[in-house]
Amino acid sequence: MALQKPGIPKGTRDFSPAEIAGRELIFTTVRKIFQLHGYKPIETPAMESLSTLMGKYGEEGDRLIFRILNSGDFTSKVSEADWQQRDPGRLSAQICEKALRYDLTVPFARYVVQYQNDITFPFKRYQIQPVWRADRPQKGRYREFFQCDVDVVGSDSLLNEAEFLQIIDEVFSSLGIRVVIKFNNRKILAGIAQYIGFEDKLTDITIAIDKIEKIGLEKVNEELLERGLSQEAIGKLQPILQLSGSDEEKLQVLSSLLASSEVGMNGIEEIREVFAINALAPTACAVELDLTLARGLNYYTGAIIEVKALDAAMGSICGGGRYDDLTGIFGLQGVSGVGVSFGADRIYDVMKELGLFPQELGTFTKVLAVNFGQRERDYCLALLQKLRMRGVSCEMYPEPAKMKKQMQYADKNQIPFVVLAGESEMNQGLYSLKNMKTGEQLQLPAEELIKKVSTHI
RNA sequence: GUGGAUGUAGCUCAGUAGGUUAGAGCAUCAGAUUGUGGUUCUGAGGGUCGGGGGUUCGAGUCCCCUCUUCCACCCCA
Repeated sequence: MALQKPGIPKGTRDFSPAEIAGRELIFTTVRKIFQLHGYKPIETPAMESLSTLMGKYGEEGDRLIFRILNSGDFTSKVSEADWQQRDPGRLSAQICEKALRYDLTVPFARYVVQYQNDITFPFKRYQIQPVWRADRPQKGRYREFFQCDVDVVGSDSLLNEAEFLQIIDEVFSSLGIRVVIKFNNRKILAGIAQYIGFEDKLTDITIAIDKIEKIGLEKVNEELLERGLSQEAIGKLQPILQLSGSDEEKLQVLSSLLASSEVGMNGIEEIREVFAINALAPTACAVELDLTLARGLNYYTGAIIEVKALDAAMGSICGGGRYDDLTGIFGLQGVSGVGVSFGADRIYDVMKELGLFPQELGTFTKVLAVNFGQRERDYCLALLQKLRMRGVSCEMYPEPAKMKKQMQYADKNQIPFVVLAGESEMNQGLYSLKNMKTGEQLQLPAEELIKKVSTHI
């Protein structure tokens, strides 16, 4: 076989032990907090039926779904005419039955509908698994990445929205990341579209609003014109685009402008209520109303949430919202869901950049026993056995190699303690314990050594 | 999907107007030092110059294609 250059697909990564340690810290943190709020774990397969995924994420999303080619002779089912037509959408639907999941929310909706008779509603679940997107990789953008989703389905209560603000706050403060939570409501955006008389242009309007900070008011107006809005509608939009002041001031202006729009007023009410609940036990991080927060997956219908790190240039590290009709697509009507998704990989990148990972993360083994030969080795093996029974990670260097080599092994692996036992220790029934950080070394009997090592951890 | 940059040893990079056997630091391994690491000294291994094609007597260096990584747009975690 020809020599192959080792490598992995674009946008994917290998993780070293130290990186795993950092990721585990993130996973265990979110898992603990999710469980503290009563959420239960589920998992779903890496692949779903292509039809489950298609059409749920908008046109752009469909393009970014990784398809899985059917096994066997996938060509046989395609008609000659379809081959000739070369329509990618039509063809792929015929030769790909499966696809890698694009997010965790849609598979969750599928799960809820599929097991609706076994589920007690409201159903609170969390799910920590990788997802795949055929996007062009960039900083903080991968083709394989982990999402940590928490959702509740079967409850319309705005208490849920408020709870997610709490969860977000708890996660990021435990991790030591300073963040701001941006909050908005799709219903307000719908109200705005209604108010200016272009309900069908909701997407164009939201995209424009989203861009205002980036390209400025004038360019946004130009773009709106290009997208087919009338001059009059753009005029009516101006006070909204130029909204300023506190959240309450913004809401006041909006409620006078949108007075005639039922959805709009509804959205304003919802935001007020969530803010009111949040005020009972305010989050440490800022929560701000942000009308420019217009993006969000197609299926969001109410609240939209996005979290940004204050001290690092990174896209959103957590996002979510309410979706009223996602299970409806799979045949279960009248079940509303809300949830957020933490982007583990982006959170990792932010923490790395900010140096937020504790130094000890690189430590796996706590004690290394130096191997001086068979008799000494066996003498130490008994001690290691006892250490493990006390939950102390320890290992014996497998070869009677040179001392320097064994010490280097301990050093490189950030092992904090080394046990040495040779002729003199064995004669006294003792072990020498060396603290690699301080260099301090004492001779101790097994029990004392174990006590010393385990209290140190 | 659109536009722009990038690519030389495991890593960070040199490499002069195209001209013999492509260099450095760090890392790795070995020795100095057969019961003491992180410092030091000595030595060694390691490169089809991302891949393919072309121009040329001659290409790491110039041209084209492709891949990778990065940046912007789009979109998003």
